Amino acid sequence: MRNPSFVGTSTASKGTPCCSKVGIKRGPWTPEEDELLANYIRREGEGRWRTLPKRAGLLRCGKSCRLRWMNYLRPSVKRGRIAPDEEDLILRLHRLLGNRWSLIAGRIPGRTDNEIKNYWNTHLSKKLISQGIDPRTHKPLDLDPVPKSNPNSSELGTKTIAIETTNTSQDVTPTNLEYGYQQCQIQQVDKSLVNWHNSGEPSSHGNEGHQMENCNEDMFSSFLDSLIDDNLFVNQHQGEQEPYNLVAPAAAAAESSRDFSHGNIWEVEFMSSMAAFENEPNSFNNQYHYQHQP
DNA sequence: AATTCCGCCAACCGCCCTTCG
DNA sequence: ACGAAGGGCGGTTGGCGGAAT
Repeated sequence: MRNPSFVGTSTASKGTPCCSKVGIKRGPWTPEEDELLANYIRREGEGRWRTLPKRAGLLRCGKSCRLRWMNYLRPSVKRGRIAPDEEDLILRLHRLLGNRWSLIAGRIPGRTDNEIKNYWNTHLSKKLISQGIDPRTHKPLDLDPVPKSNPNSSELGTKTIAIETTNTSQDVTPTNLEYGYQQCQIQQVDKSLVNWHNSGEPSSHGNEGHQMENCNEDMFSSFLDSLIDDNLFVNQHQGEQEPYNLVAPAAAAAESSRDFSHGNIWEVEFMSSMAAFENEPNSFNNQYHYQHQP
């Protein structure tokens, strides 16, 4: 919380315009301001944030108004303590998505990205550390030395999977290793939904963009649901060794529905033991069984 | 009772991406 | 094709309030 203040002169030479205007109020919102903002949005709807303050009679920048609405005033915002089941879900989602707070929040009704971010930083990360778990990788702290050059990759390499909407998963030419993944995954992940390529050559196949048109949030939700399957979580917390760990910022996995609708490629990055896969490809099947949900 | 410490969290900052003219 | 505006996101800040000394 900050003391109320006004921006008396143009501040940051490089600041965003709406925040550097002279006469803009900052700091905590008063009940009167809340009411002005809430009434205006109920009347006129969300959007056009930059011009909203003037129209609503507020001496705030548009960003501040949006933040206040999104994180506090919105009727759907749930107040109060994070319940144990919500905490559990946050842990799972963070393990999958990394610090993609908005994505995580999108899967937890009534909670905002800011709230989840705060809760993570003040509670969950410390909790994991106290349990000897690296809150960033979700792996044991002392058993998981992270290379400086690429903290998200194992020595054996990182596999990236691009999720696309395509009716023909086989239209990407796989390397030998990819072929192995593909054979597993095509059976695991909905056949019409996923294929992959090397992280080293993103979007290099030239046929992804238009295929995204068929993709929708439900598909992605189902996929994400499958990734937070109980088994993954339980295995991880029981300290069982997973040949293939789904890690942050795997995130990839994860992209917002907004992005999804615009034709980006999602990359699900699997921190994986390539050798383990080549020796025991079936274990991959078992680890990431995918069920397309209705 | 006074002071210091520290956790919490609302709010801000700066960057990035998308849209639009 | 390009630049500006709008909007969204993750990281960080800093004031409040309770706990500890």
